[in-house]
Amino acid sequence: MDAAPTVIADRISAIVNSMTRSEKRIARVLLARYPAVGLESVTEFAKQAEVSAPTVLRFIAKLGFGGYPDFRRALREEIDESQLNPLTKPRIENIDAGTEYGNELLGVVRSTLAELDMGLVEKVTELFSDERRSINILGGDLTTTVASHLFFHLRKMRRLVFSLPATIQERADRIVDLGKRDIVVLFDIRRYQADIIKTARIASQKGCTVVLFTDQWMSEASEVATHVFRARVGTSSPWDSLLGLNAIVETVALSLDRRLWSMVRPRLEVMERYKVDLLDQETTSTPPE
Amino acid sequence: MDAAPTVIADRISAIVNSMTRSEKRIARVLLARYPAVGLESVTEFAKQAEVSAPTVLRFIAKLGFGGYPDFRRALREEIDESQLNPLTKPRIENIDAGTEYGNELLGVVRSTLAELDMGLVEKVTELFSDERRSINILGGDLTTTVASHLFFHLRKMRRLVFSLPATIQERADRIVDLGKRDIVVLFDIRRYQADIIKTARIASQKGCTVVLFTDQWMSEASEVATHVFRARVGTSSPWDSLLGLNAIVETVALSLDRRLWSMVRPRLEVMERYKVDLLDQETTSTPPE
DNA sequence: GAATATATGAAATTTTTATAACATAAACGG
DNA sequence: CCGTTTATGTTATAAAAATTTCATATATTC
Repeated sequence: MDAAPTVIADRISAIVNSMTRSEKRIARVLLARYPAVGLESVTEFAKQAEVSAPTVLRFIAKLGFGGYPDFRRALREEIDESQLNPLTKPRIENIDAGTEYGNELLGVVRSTLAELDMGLVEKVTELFSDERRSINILGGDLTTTVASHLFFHLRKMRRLVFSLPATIQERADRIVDLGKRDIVVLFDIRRYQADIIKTARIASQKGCTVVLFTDQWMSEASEVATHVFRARVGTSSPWDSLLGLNAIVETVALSLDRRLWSMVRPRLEVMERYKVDLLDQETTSTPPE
Repeated sequence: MDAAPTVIADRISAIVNSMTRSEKRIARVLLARYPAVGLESVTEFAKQAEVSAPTVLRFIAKLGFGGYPDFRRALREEIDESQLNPLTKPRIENIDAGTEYGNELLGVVRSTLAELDMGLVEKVTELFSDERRSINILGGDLTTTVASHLFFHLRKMRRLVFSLPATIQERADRIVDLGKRDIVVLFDIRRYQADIIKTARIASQKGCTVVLFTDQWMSEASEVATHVFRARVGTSSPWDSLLGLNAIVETVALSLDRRLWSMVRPRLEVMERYKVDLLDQETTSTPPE
């Protein structure tokens, strides 16, 4: 009967939307510190979720447990099992009628990653690791969000990361200073943008290393690009999906993070400190009465 | 200070040779089913080790704990740390880790979509279809790119779509004008941002409809949100993945596109015409020789 | 092989925890 | 807005768990 080795957390996740206010609180606290909070006493659990103990009890009763001890026993069993096969649990996915498009999106990610050349990822990682080179990122109309995502990650890991302006005028002002040392990263998928292709040409002419993220049909910019990543973007809908591009970006970011970890970690810590300082200043800036 | 994250199991292993017969039994049972047995009651623990409860108590007292509850608390803390602290996440430095990570990303998308409540998508589509309501979008530090992605799509399909400013001051200026008619869309995943949670609270108080995109652990903003989408974000890497969130955004966008199709198509055509006009103007603006 | 020290367990006691019963508040449908 | 249903919290009670006490067993030393 209970063939599916359902993790309690998943069961909760699945029904969280049909929960009452307090129940959601309980679910949130439990999922956030799963499964540890569940192993505390009801009273403690309830306190953390800012509800009363009986509410927690009713919550776990709804999940089908015979009582709080029963619930804890189940959690302990999960811990036991997870020891034997860590994280390798097969996830049996529940198929919903409306997830046809979901399967398409999944397909976009799957084929993009399957076709992804890890050697290229390595090479670009190598390239991005060189902190003497500047990295200049530019996305198109639709892809600007993915470009920002890459920008965000690179920015956290190293210096000299910039985003090229979207307006032609400002961009021209910036391109003029680019040279052999500099890297230009472009995003261009169908409904290819002339200005991006031209930017690629100019950058290439000036000796920049050009990295292009495009779709399977490849923007014209690929003619001059040094490195080209291709993602699947097509779905049955009129809108292209950015999931594939995003997947590549995250893979590259992770690869870079692995390589630069020893430098990135201290950098992040310092950033964190500055952030706290900046926030502090904000609160103390009020003049005394 | 507590630089070494002393695992209790290791401490026990280290001194197992200087133990009495019963103590060794206890140690053996505990290590075999670590840490689950320790989370049962003393009586149960004792029974499994085939010793008496007081013997177990003396055992854990020798380990330096103030009592059995104290011991269990320590075990729970270990569970918390091992699962949630991003810095403790196992870092697999494998060469072929790229593919492995790809599978993880795929998993993020799959489980996000599997857990996606299509009824909720419907409801939010309905909500977004009402052109009398304004839509105000705000993302967090990391999620701002996904927020932009949603912004892009909604912008194409309807009027009254805005993005809320990132700076507190400007945002306050904007929030003051929001009311019952308005929709506030927020993105907040772990390392939850206080300013976003507060924005949610204020918006809710002002009678806005609040749509939240968060992770499986759910930002506190979920307490006041009208609709909550939850995505998977966790991977084995120290960085969270946005693919799940993106998948939800694209699904919502498509759903909206289907519903508003008859209005969206002409709108897009007009936009296209204006775009061409604007570009024309740009090229002809050069004064003749 | 006693005398002593140490380890262990059974039973009693104290404390904590889980739950039931009731009261109040919030949400809902007309 | 009303009455009704549902959700939540408070208080009281039962159950259980943890701990202490003390008796008994086992090992250790001379």
